[in-house]
Amino acid sequence: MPTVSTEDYLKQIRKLQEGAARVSTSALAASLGIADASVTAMLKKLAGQGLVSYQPYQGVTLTEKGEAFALRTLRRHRLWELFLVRHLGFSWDRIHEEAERLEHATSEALEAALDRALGFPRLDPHGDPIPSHDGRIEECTGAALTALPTGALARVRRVADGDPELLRHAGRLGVVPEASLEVRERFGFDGSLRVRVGGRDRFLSAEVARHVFVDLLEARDG
Amino acid sequence: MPTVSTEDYLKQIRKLQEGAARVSTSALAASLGIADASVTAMLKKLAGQGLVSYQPYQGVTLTEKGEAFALRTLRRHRLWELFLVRHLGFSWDRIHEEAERLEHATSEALEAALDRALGFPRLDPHGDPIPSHDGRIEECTGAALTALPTGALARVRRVADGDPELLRHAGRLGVVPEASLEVRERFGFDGSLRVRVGGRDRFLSAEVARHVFVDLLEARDG
DNA sequence: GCATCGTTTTAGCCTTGGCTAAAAATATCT
DNA sequence: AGATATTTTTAGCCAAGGCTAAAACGATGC
Repeated sequence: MPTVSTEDYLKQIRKLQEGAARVSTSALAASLGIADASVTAMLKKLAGQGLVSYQPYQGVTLTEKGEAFALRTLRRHRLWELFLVRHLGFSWDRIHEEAERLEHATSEALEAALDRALGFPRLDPHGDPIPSHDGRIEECTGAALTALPTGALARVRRVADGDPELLRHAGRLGVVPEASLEVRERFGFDGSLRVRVGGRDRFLSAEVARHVFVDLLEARDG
Repeated sequence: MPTVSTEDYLKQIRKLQEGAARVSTSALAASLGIADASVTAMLKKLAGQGLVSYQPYQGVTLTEKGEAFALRTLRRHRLWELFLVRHLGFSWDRIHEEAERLEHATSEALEAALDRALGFPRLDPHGDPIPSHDGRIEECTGAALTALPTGALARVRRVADGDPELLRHAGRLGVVPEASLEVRERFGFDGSLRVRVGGRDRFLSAEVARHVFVDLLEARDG
């Protein structure tokens, strides 16, 4: 069985691997908040267990086995996030750190029980896809809100997980998955937006908009 | 914050302390499945943190601080056990090992959310009392089923947590907390019983009966 | 009161997963 | 290409929690 550290490394490597083919030691170290040298040592161990393929000075990639473990952890994480919101009354900005601990304390049986209790969900509260039990995961579709033209109608699909402050803020504005919105005005100088959402006009900074992904419903030029 | 090991040690010391004033190194080691020498080393550490009072060769006792941590862990354990049964469809013989992991991954906020979702319960699925948030715990009352005279009517209060096989067996027979039963016949040679429970006559070995505690409703001699 | 026996501690070692500082490899700039 | 800058690895260290084998302690029997 993988240790907590192992699960964290694999999950993080997978995350960084999206986009880049190989993950550098320093990028991984920075994102885990661990010294570069410690990461080098750990990568050798993971390589020895066949979880990553590691070439000194060339970064790492997950092996199939490593990817399976990474997805298993991610699945447990996202099931817990949804469970905390639906069944335990947590707000979506506080679930990440809870899930971060619970994911490592979850047996196969518990994972299955969560899945069942939630009705075999496909998305977590941030709109991120929950990997299936057999390690399949949907692509994150959706356009960045920043890319929408004025007048566009769209449905929020995903608010990128990350800063709790940002999530709390977006939540208060009604910018949550499934919400419909319309781009009312774009401010070129700083990339911020005015949008119509939940019957109200709201201002979104570029910082916020960058984390919001939407499905375009109608692109009506204004 | 205490580590997983620390929580396990404190919980176990508290358990062994019921009855005996001081807990010996070897008793603790045996019940934790850890070598005596390792336990000695750990006790010194715990003493250094003010969690136990430890006199070489004289065993340990929990300090008030240590007791508080032990009860906190026990509270989380029992809240999880009940939650797993009530909200996740687990049967009571499989919850111990799950709770054993989850208790260490539970924040203050999660503990409170579980408590609320369960309606501030006082007993876990085995009938054991759940410590309150401020560290109070009810005495385990109830007479051993083995001590009941023939003809006695009683209500099951508690089935001692332990062997999953025993729990599964008791559960199948309907010997669960809140169940009413009547002692029909006692077999002196091996201490086993015939009882009426759930409209049926059941045979309970002494081994099972020893783990069942009841409130006496009526002692009618037969 | 001394020898013996069981319990407990000490001594020395291991693995995991961290750290810093220094050395080596790769990348970049002119 | 050569010097310099950046990245990565190596070397050596630490704390937590385990282990075994040997020594010390405390209790018991005679």
